[in-house]
Amino acid sequence: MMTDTSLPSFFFKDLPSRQAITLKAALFLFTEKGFFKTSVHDVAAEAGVSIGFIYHHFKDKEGIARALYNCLLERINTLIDEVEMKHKKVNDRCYAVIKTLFVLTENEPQVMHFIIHARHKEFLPEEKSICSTSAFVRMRGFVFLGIENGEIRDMDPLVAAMIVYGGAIRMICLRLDDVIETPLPDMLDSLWENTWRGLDP
Amino acid sequence: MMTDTSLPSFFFKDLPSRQAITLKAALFLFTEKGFFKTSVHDVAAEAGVSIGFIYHHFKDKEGIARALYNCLLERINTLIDEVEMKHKKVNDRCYAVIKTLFVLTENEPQVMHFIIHARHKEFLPEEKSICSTSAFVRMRGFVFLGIENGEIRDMDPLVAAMIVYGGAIRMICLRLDDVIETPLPDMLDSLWENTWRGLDP
DNA sequence: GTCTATAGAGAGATAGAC
DNA sequence: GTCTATCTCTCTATAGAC
Repeated sequence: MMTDTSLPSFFFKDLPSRQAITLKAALFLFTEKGFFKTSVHDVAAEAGVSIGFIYHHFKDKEGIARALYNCLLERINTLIDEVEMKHKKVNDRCYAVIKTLFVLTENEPQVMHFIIHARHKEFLPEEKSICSTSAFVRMRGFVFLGIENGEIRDMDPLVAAMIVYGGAIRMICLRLDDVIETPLPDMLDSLWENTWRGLDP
Repeated sequence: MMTDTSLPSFFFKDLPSRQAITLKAALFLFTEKGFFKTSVHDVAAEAGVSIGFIYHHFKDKEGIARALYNCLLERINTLIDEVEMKHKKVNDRCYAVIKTLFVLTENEPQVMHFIIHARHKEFLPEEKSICSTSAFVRMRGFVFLGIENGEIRDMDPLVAAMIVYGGAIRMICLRLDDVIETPLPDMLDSLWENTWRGLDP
């Protein structure tokens, strides 16, 4: 059974098509069954390529996950770039980041699952923790800036960052686990209004 | 090398000692190396028991994780019981729950890691998601009650629950990943003061 | 109940043809 | 670059003695 090639094509558009298809299949299987319960044979079968193809291009099983991880993180970074360019006020930036993540959760749950929910340290021990990743560091940076320039009440910057994004990330996790049944964008304004009330100077 | 038997003894006190030691060793290895990179032989060696002992008492490898999971969740439930009995105001209850989790994170990081951070669905597919678990449902229940009786501003109850616990859970994750270097209890009051500001009617 | 020895299967990785 | 066939090893689980 071949993976639907129309799925997250945006995320792999820089890669040769068969490698992109391979990563799509890996994303599907890794989020569905988990990294350790997915064999390289499974990925090959799902993608419709050979074992040899995979080992030639990705070196080993971890290489597939690594390529996938970097690819998706880079795209997330691009999305944050856009938010940063488009919005200057800290309130607007944080809101836009969360909105972007919420929309992504609805449209590409597998991407979000792999990025936010998977325990990378187990199968990518040498990669940086997802929280130390450029995208997440920059997200926290928006909050730090807000405290410096007085847009956010004076408080421990790290605490502020947790308040800003904690609720949203929690909602994403619960949505991916089907605990929340409402599409996240529908809850965005309520979430943000009440979150910001705690930060408004 | 035997695991330090003094570690999370509180959590296993109902079990015969060698089974408790086995679970301790499993907790150590599962959080350190991950479930899939830990073999049953590893657990046996770490605990100083035989393979046969483990298969006799836990049935299979998943059985170890399942016993561990249920054991720890039950204890967490007991802690929530205590909070519920001791505090009646919603504000106090939520604060106390978070404090309990923060203290637990510092004192028993492995317990917290296994409970909150591990992707159980991958190795315990039939168990309920951690978020659907009794303890977490009850935690959300405290918030729902607060909205009903007016202690929390009128808003979507789920959103309120995410705001209440989202920041705290996020901090726990980052603390376990060594992104946060400050002991969590030191940040508790700052976190709670600013979180509650968003919920206070 | 507890242990050791071992069976049996599956998966990661490679060799070598094309 | 791509594929198939296969090698090798590790790990789960069990059989059977004590």
